[in-house]
Amino acid sequence: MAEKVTIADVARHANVSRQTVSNVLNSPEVVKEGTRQRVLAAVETLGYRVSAAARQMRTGRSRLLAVRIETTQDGMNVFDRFLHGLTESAARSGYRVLLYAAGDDRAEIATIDQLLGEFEPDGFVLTSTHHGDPRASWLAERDLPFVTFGRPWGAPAAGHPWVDVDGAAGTESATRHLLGEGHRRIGFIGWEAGSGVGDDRKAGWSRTLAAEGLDAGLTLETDGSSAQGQAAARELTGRGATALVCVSDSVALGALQVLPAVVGFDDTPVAAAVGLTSLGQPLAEAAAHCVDLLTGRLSGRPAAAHVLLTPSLVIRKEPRS
Amino acid sequence: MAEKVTIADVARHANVSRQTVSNVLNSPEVVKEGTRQRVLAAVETLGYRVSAAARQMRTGRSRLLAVRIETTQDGMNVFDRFLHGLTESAARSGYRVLLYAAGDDRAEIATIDQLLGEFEPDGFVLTSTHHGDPRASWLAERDLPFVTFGRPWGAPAAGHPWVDVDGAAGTESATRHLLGEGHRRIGFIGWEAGSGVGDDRKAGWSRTLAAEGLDAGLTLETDGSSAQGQAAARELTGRGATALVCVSDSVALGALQVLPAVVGFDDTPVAAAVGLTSLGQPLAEAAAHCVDLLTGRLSGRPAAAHVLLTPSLVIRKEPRS
DNA sequence: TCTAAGGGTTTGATCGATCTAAAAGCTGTG
DNA sequence: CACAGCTTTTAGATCGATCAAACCCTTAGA
Repeated sequence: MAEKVTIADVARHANVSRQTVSNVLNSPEVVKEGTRQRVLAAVETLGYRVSAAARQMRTGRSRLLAVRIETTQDGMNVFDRFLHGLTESAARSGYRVLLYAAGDDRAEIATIDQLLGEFEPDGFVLTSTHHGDPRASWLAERDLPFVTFGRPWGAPAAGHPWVDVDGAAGTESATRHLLGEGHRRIGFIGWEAGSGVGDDRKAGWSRTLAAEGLDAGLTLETDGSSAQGQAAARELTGRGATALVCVSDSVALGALQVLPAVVGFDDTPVAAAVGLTSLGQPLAEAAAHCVDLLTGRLSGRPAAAHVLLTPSLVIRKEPRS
Repeated sequence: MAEKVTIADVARHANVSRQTVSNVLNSPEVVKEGTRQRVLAAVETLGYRVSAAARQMRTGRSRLLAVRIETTQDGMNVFDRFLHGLTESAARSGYRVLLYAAGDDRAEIATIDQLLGEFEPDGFVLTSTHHGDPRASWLAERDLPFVTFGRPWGAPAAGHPWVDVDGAAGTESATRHLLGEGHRRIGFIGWEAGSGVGDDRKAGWSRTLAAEGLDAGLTLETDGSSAQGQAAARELTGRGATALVCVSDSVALGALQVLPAVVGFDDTPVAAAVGLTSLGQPLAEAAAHCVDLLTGRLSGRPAAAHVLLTPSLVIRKEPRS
């Protein structure tokens, strides 16, 4: 194990004081070019890296962003792609991602509280926002820096930064795609009403049909499983539907057993595997925006902004013979 | 934002010295019962939590485990479930999980090196081990604590702790299941030879057929995609196969378009969705063992142990009409 | 009675970086 | 040649915990 190199070692090696080394790294503009070079060279040859712990001690900043790792639900989740993007973007901005697990909102708040005392993350990223979400208000009350990936459903006036994907725009483009292929009786298989995300996705479908003067009554709610998706697809085709827009790939996969003109949501690996047309969320981009908003807030730039990204329709032919 | 509570605050409140508070938390046995209670009460009322940074400064231990977040490949990855288990198990042992991203082995080593200088993680968890893996040897040379999730393929004598799932045992049980259903011509769709994991899974199938005196020639290699899985299934059924064991759910999904008697590997959400029988890896358990081995090493307990877990066959009826 | 041996608790130093404040180096001007 | 007015560099103090060693007190043995 390499003996650790401290700022004092670098200072000695470059014949300057500790503080000058610190300045070279943190406020290069106050240091004379010559010394700067000399110090940088010393940093290089010694392989010096600032100790995050020591820095945190003094500055109170940990360069850590905390995120809860989602439990994979029944569905085919896309969270890992978001997390990957978050980790990469954070690294580019000099931050690292700290994970935590929590069963429900209360447990999550307790964990956040604990983390604040121990590791003091500089910011939090909340995912899966929902109606009456207590986490955002808890953080907001304490004036802690955070972003949500997901709109503040039911609290549109919430002043915190957020990033989300425009589900309605997605299903609108899916619906238009099916219209373009000549379909006129297009159904929608959703989740139970009440979830912000689900309602939003449904809205895009219905407003598009309404705009064309078509029937927006061919819709059913499910629990999100493929089985119920398949059942719903049977029912809806029975009622005349020739194409279906689905709230998720999971549901779409079930529907695909019934008819070919189906569009899913999330563009999961499954969609690619079975040749399902689906709406892809720009997750890496969303993650990058989360990091931007958060680090912006952290470096004192203006607050409260939000970003709404548009999913893109990935059109596939069903490969099934 | 709550003003932070330090150990000195607790000491003052309980009328003892800082060190006594520290002892109550770290070596309770040296403190008299009465004082212990008093200090704990003070800790409670003040809501004190040790500052990880300050502790790390002094002890050199960060209580952080670092893990690379995998890039979701073409396949339907299961990494997020492992990661979730890891986060939970780590928390139970008082550790947190720090994520990092890296494109290839060299980049990963560079990142680990950097992390060591900055955040000083106490241990590392390497995933996706493969032949000639330079990461394990790099860490081993420096005598840094780590575990791998995956055997040291090609270096069976490697002295580091590892956890893995017995792929061969899995495909063996899958093959026996198909034998039990009366199949005699059972094929195997794999990956290209050379990957430890793929070869292992194939071995379980072939040794089982060999033990029964049956033909183990019905096998093809693919790139792991559903499309190639489907093509391979066509070819193999053409050569007389009536059932197929597959190296992954992705491949199995393709095969499922050709014939019903298919077993996949990983028990991904897709398998559940389409009613595919599949081998489930005990990921939460694997993660827990990783944490155990690592924290064991960290607290000075004996080194080098390993754990081989058995996957379980999840039998499903194909729901397709 | 005096000393030794511990149990229980406290004091001072320390980890490595950054903050603050002030010293030292320049430059140009009167 | 001194000095104001900069620029550049430096010397302590500090963040919050733990280590090492000292200290106090009580009890036991000589």
